Amino acid sequence: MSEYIQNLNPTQRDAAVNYQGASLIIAGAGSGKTRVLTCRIAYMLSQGVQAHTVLALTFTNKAAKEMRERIATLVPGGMSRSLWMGTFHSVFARILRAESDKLGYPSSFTIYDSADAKNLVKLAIKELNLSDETYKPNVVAARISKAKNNLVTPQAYEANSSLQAEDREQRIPQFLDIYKLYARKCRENGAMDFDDLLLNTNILMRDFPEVLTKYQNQFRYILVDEYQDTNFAQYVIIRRLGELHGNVCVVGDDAQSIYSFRGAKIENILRFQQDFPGAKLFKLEQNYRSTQTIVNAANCVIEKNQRQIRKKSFSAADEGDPIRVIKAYTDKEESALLASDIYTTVRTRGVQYSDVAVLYRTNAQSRALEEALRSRNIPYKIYGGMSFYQRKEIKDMLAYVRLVVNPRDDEALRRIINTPARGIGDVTIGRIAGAAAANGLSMWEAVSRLDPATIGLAGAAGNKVAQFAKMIGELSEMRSTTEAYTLGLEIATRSGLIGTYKMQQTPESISALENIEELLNSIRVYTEEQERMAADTATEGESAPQALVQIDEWLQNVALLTDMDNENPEERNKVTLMTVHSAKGLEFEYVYVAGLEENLFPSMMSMGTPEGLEEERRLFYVALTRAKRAAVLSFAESRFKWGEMTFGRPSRFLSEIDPQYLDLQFELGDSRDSDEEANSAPRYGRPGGPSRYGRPGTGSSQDYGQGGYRKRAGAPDTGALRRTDTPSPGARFRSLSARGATQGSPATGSPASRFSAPGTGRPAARPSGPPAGYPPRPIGGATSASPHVTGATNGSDPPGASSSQGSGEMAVGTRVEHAKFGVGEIVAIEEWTSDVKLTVDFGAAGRKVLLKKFAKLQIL
DNA sequence: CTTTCGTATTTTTTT
DNA sequence: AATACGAAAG
Ligand SMILES: Nc1ncnc2c1ncn2[C@@H]1O[C@H](COP(=O)(O)OP(=O)(O)OP(=O)(O)O)[C@@H](O)[C@H]1O
Repeated sequence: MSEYIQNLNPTQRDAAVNYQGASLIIAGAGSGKTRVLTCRIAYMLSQGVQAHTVLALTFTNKAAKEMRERIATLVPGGMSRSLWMGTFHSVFARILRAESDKLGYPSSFTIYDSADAKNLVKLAIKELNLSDETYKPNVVAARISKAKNNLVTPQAYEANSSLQAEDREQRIPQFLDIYKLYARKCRENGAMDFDDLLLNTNILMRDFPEVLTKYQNQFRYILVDEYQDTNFAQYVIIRRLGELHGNVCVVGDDAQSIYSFRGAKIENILRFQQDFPGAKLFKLEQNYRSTQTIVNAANCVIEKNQRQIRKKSFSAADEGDPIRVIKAYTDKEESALLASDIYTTVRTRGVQYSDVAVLYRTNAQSRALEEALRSRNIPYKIYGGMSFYQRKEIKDMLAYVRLVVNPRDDEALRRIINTPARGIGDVTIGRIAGAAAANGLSMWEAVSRLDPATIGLAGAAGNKVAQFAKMIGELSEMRSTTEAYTLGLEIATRSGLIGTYKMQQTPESISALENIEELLNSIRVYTEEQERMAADTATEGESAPQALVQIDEWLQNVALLTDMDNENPEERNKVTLMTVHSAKGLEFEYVYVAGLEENLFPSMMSMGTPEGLEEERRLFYVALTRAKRAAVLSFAESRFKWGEMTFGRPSRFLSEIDPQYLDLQFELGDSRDSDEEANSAPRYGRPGGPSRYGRPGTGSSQDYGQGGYRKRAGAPDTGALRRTDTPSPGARFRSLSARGATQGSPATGSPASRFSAPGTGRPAARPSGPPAGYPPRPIGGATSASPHVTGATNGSDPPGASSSQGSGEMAVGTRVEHAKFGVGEIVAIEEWTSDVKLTVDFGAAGRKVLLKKFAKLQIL
């Protein structure tokens, strides 16, 4: 028997080796669930199971990539390469592209992210002449998302009177109209949003039995990690694909279900044994990750939840250090204390920075931490928040590519027709949209095919539009003959994006330029990888025709990537900063959890309901159990929020840990608000409330979907928050900002398993297109090689607002402090049109060129 | 049509 | 604090 199987404990081994039939592996954190899944796949391959018949779904692309790499080391040859492995979204996006003609989509359909979706909702609301006060785009988008996650199409929605009654009750009676229009627009644009990927997969499998059969036969073995966080749409996909052979293995931990805000249902894992009768149940009880202290402390916390499957969980590792709790007066002090502590830990414990993570509840908390780390020259990397792909310049650039690839993508056109400013305003855009609608064309088709005069685009505006159309047209024609990177560079230049950013010479524009270069670089890396893989497979067979890697292919891969999926070589040995949500499934030697305050963690938004609070508790459980050797918890008594100082008290979760596991140098105050006693002893299980998880023993739950929700007052909506950042070469992903969907509305009720057929929109444009390159490769690490950037040079002087505040005292050698980069020394000064360009050496943060006007430097 | 300035609003969490 | 949006000036 292979070594990797030998290394498993008996239960784990059982779970790995018995790969026929259905299996449910349910176990606490760190018990080796993911490892079992990995070994199981490797074992299957070693027993002769064909890799391409295995479908393994993970929670993130990164997890998939790591699992694939691990398997590659366990089995011979390139077998692991043919595994179908990825997130639900990326795997089914690939399948949808292959089958797109059946649903009337082009195979190169665009994938809209949440921001694109929100814009489209906004547009739909506007076109229906509804007020965006009543119909808040965020709320509407969240409700649409919820409907889709429950497989409720607009048609099904229309047939469902209780949903519509809910809308009326919430004073959004015309919600359905928006939903319909939104869906129509997506279809006309040849685009799917995240939720459509799952919804349309379901429609495909429901309406095309032969397609369903094909995939049922192809995927003889299905494995799902983190099953407790699947939503209804994902659940139905698994049930359908697995019902023929029942070789379905799911892995999860109900105590780690933390994504209910996007429709995840713990019930999915609880009813697995009913869905797949005879499923073998494996319970893993030993935690191999953490010290006894951490495991025991985490158990204390999770015990407080009423609704759960009770599980044993013990650690045979050392007792380990007690969990330290750090108190600070302000968020700034908290960050400073953590930064010093990290520094000391790394120094004295002989560990790497990369063994350390700081976790927090909200992205907004990262800022203070960043500043503290930076000023101490502690290297860090930050995930989530405003990721690379959400930055304006990147989204603009991607919109150009999207339009070139998919001429029906009106959303992309609207985004960039006047970016950079070319004198095409709202009025003109409105006329184009009108003409497009009147002729049943997309907006780009309208501007490129219709006579400008007939649609009222005479004069200056008409010329500008014609010029724009010509540019896109030419780029579009180059597509089939031009290699992806070259075309990307061409797009970046001819669109004028590079030129305008070059012209501006502000820190922001420099940063934007770097990001665009980085994006172009990722095209190159992707291209090279594809070519290498093509060459690999070609050596076995005959000479492969040197296929041109088109930009289409890259675009399709990029749409579902997040910053976590990029392994940048420069990002090694850095402290990790991320939200607790993003940390699920990861592990670190030392974990710091910051901001353990009432109303922050647990979040204010979630405390209204027992369910919400229990989810926060699970989230805290996840946070604690990321730590292998030690955890440190911190809170601040005051914190800036919306530019205002707010005061908080220590989180109730701190007092839920048995003090024997804590190293507490002070009295832990009461978490309760004086007038809030009732909240500290929430009553569970409302009268008639059907939703209660199976008690220990029964392991089942009757209900899912329906009921159990209470309306909450003041459902919040959210908006986007963005922070511009200054350039810092090498550090690809900058901070941040939070952005988010929200719930707000009560549940959409029954996840009707019958849902209606998609309406047919415009016929598919171009049913060509290769299946997306697979396995999906994340874009590679950026080297410092800067793509040569052509474009307008800054001959002309930018209209300079006058500058120079507090002139004088700066000279070469002056020590200054920057809000982000910390302390540095000026090494060069240069006149720059109306301002002064400073080169400052910030030590670890690097050497930066800053404009005095913007840099807000403090002279020390 | 663009830029600029003032005001209102925002923060959970993410594929 | 930072952003997005709308109004008014250029
Ligand atoms: N039998 C074993 N022997 C030694 N180490 C093990 C064993 N099983 C698991 N581990 C280690 O325990 C750690 C946790 O494993 P893994 O990530 O698979 O757990 P998990 O159950 O998926 O955790 P989580 O639910 O928190 O994501 C890993 O570092 C893994 O290498």
